[in-house]
Amino acid sequence: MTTPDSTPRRVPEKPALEGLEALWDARWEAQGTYRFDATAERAQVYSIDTPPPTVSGSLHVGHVFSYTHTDTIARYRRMRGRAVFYPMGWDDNGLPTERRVQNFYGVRCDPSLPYDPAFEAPTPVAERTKAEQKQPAAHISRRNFVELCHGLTAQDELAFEELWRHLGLSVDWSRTYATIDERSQRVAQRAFLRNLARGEAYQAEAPVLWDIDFRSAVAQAELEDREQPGAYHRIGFPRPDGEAIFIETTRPELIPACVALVAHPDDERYQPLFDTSVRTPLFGVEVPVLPHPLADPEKGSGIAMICTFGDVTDVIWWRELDLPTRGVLGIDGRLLREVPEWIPADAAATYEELAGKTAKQAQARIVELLTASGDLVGEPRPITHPVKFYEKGDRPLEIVTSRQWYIGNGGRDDALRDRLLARGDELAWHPGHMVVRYRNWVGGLNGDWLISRQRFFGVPVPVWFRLDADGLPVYDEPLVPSEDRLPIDPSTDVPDGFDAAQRGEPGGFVGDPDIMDTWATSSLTPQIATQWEEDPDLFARTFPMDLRPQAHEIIRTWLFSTVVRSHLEHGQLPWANASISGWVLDPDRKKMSKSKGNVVTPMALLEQYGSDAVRYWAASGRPGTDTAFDEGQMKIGRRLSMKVLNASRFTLGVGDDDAPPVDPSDIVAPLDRAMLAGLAELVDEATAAFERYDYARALERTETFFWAFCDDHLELVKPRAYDTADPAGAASARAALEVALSTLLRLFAPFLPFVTEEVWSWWQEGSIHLAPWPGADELRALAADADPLVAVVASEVLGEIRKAKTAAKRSLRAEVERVEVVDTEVRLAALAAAVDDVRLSGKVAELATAAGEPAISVTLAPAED
RNA sequence: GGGCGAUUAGCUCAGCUGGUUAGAGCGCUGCCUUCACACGGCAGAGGUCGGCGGUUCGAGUCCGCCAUCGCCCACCA
Repeated sequence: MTTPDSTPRRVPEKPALEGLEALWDARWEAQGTYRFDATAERAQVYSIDTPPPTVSGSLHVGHVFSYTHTDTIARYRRMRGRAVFYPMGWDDNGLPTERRVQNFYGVRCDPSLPYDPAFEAPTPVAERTKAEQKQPAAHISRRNFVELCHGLTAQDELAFEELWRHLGLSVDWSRTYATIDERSQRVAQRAFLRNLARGEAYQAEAPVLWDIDFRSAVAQAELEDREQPGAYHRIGFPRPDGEAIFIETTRPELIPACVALVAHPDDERYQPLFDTSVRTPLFGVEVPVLPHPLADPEKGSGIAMICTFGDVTDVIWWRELDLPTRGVLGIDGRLLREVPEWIPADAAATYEELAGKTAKQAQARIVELLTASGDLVGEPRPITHPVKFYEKGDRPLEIVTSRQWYIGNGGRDDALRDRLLARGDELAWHPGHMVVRYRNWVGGLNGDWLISRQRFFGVPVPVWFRLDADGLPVYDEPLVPSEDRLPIDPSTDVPDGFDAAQRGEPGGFVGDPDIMDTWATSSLTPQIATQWEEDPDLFARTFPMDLRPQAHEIIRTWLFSTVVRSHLEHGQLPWANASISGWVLDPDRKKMSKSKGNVVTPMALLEQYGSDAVRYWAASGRPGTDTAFDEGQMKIGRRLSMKVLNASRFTLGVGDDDAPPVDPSDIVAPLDRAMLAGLAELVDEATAAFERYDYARALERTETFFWAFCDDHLELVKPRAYDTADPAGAASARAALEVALSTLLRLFAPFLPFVTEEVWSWWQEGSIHLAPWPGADELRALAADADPLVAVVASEVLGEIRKAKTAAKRSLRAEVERVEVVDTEVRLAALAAAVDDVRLSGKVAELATAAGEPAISVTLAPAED
C-alpha cells in the first residue's frame, strides 16, 4: 500500500485507453501473470471448469458476456491469494464441426472409401468460381474427412484465442485442450471402458429417436418440441362382427405398423371391447384392443392406435403391454421396400403402394387408399401439435429400433436417480434457484443416456465384436482394449489376439462403427482439464474443481452429464460451485442468435468501446439474469475507464515534483480518515458480494463509491492538497488519496483489467492482478475510528453550495459570501471536523452553523462584471 | 398441464435480512470552456414501484390470488 521510494512515478500527460489491450496482453503473456502454480496445495488452488466453446462457428456477444463473468471471479480469487487453475478448452468434436467442414470445403464423408494419403484440402467453397460452386460435393474417406475437421478447427481456435486475449480473459494459455484431441479421446474412452466394466454402460437393441437426415440416434437431452401442423384422420377398424371402431390418428401411414388399439381402463365406451380384436383397415392384420391408464379418453375418439413406433407413448405402451415389434420405417425415413411378413399376402399389393415412400408421401397415398376403401371417415381435421425434433435437425424425429450404447443416468433406476438428485442439492448453485432446473430434468428422465452416434468426427466407441462362424457379430461379449492402448479407433486398430486380416471374416472380428456423442466427451471436461490418470499430481491439486460456470440452457446436458460421470467414476461431485449465466437478449427481449441476423461481432465492439468497457457491460448483468444487449452500457463503461485514468492522473500528480513522498502515517485530517472509513465499508461489501459470486453487485457498489469519491472527495480536498501553507494537511490529503486510489483500482481490477493495470504501473511494482485484494481492517486502522458521517455531511453541504451556484447560473468558481447550516448537533459536529475543506473547496468566506430544523442557506458574492 | 424467473422514471437496470421525502446511468432541459477529465463537469425535470387482497406501528421489500412477458419441463393418439 505504501509507495516504494525506489519506484519513480510515470504519469502520462494525456492518458488514453487506446492500445492498452495489446500492450498488456503481451506483457501478461511474457511475465506469465496467469500461469497456474502447479506446486500450490489443494486448499490454496481455485480450479475452474471452463466451458469449451464450440469451434464450428464464431464467438458472439453471448460468449463475451458469460466468459467475462467467470473471469471476474477468477481474478478475484487470484487476488485473494489462490493459485487459479483456469484452462481453456475447445469443443471441436462432433456434428457441428462435420457440418461446418462439409459446407466450408464442399465435401461429404463416405466411410466406404479408402483413405487417400495424397488428398489435400480443397479450395474453400467461398473462394470458388460460380461454375466450381455448382459441382457436386466430393466424397472422401472417413479419415480424410476427419483430417479436414482437425485442420479447420485448428484455424478457428487461433481466432478464438485472439478474441479471448483481447477481451482480457486471465486464462493460462499454456493449458488448453480440445475435445477431439488425443488426451480427450483417451479420457473419454477410458471413462467409457470403466463404465462398461462396472456395468454402467451397456448396449441394447431398442427403439430410439432417430434423425432421418443425420442418420443418427439422438438423446433425450437433445430434443426440442416444435409446433407443427398435422391432421386427425378418423379411421374405422372393423371388428369380427363387421362393426367398426373409430380411432383418430395424425399418422395414418403407420397403419401397417399397428400392433394394438388402446383405451383407458375406466372408459365405459370401450370396456366391452377389451381383449377382443379388430383388423387394421387396408391390411387386415388382427390386433387386440387393450386397456392402459395412459390412454386419454378426452383425446381424439378416446381410443388410440399403437404403432411401432409413431411417438414415445407408443414405446411405453409397446413395452408395458408387451406388444410385438412391427417397424415399417427404415433409417432413411422411408417405408421399408420389402413387404413385411405380418402383412397378409392379399394385402401385399396395397403395401407396395407405400413401399419406399417417405412418411409424408406415404401418408398422402394411404389417405387416397383409405378414402377409396371407405375406411376414412370425413375430411382430415387440421390441428397444430408439438412434435419432437432433434435440436439441430430440420425434420421430425422418427422412432426406429436399433442397437445402441447407453450409460445409466437414473432414468431407469430410481436409486441412482435419487443419488443424482442429492448431488444436485449438494452443489452450491449461483443463483440458488437454478437447482430447480436440475431437479426438474433429473426427475423427468424417462430412459438412460444414449451415447452412441452413427457419425464420423468424434471419439470412437472403443470396442470390437467377435464374428461367429456365420460372420455375425457376437454383441454380448465386446472385445475391449487395455487402457494403455488408448486412444484407439476400432475401424483401423485390431483387438489383442487377432490380426488385421481377420477383420470382417467369419471367426474374426469387426470394430464398433459408432462414435460417442459430444456430451459423452464433454461430460468429462473436469477429468480432461485436470489430467485424470495422466498427471496424478496435477489431478490431486485441482480435482474436484471449485467452479463450473455455464449457461442455464445446458444444465440438462452438460452440467447433468458431468455430474453423472463424476458420480459414477469418483463417487463425488466434480465441482463445489456452479455459476449460471443468463443470456444476452435483443432489445425486444428475444434471445440473440445468428439466425435472426442481429449479432454484432465481438471484436468490433471491443475495438470500438475498448475491452474494459465491454467487460463493464457484461459484468453489469447479474448472475443468472438474462440481460439486454446495450451499447449504452458500453459507453458508460468507457466513460468509467476514462475517469479512472484521469482521476488517477490527478491523484498521483498532486503537488509539485519536489514535494516529499507521502506515507500512510501522514493521514491525520478528519475528512481523509472519514473517507477511508467509508472505503472500508465498501471493501467489506464488495468482498461479501464476490464471496457469493455476485460480481455485478461488487462492481455496482465500487462504481457508486468511485463517482462520489471523484465528485465530492477530490473536490473537497483539492485546495488543501495544494496548500503549501499547510504541509501536514497537504500530506494527509495526498497520502489518503493514494491509499484510496490503490484500493479502488484493486476493487476494479477484476472488471477493468487493462486500465487498472495501466494506472497501477504508473507507480507500483508488479501486476495489479497479483496484488492482494484490499483488506478493510488496514483501512479501518488508517481511519482511526473516524466517523464516515464527516464525509457525508461535508459532501452534502458542498452539494448545496454547488446547487446555489448552478441555480444562479454562476461558475462553480464563484465566490460565496456566507453559508449558514442549520442541522442537528451530531451532524454539525461532523461538519465542524471538515469545515475548512468545505470552505476552501466552495470558496466560502464565512460558514456559520446553528442547531435546529435542517436547512442550508447560501449567499453568493456579487458577480463581477 | 407442471415449474422457475421477471414486472420499479421514455430506455437499461439497482434497491441485500421490511423503517425517515424510492436510486443510478442513458435520453431530455439548463448552466459551467473550474489549474485530473469536453471520450468532461454541475444541476434540473421525470415514478400512485403490473393489479387486487392480506400480515405489520410501518411493504417496492413478506404472504395469497390474478395479469402480462420470458424460459425450463411434460406421454406429440
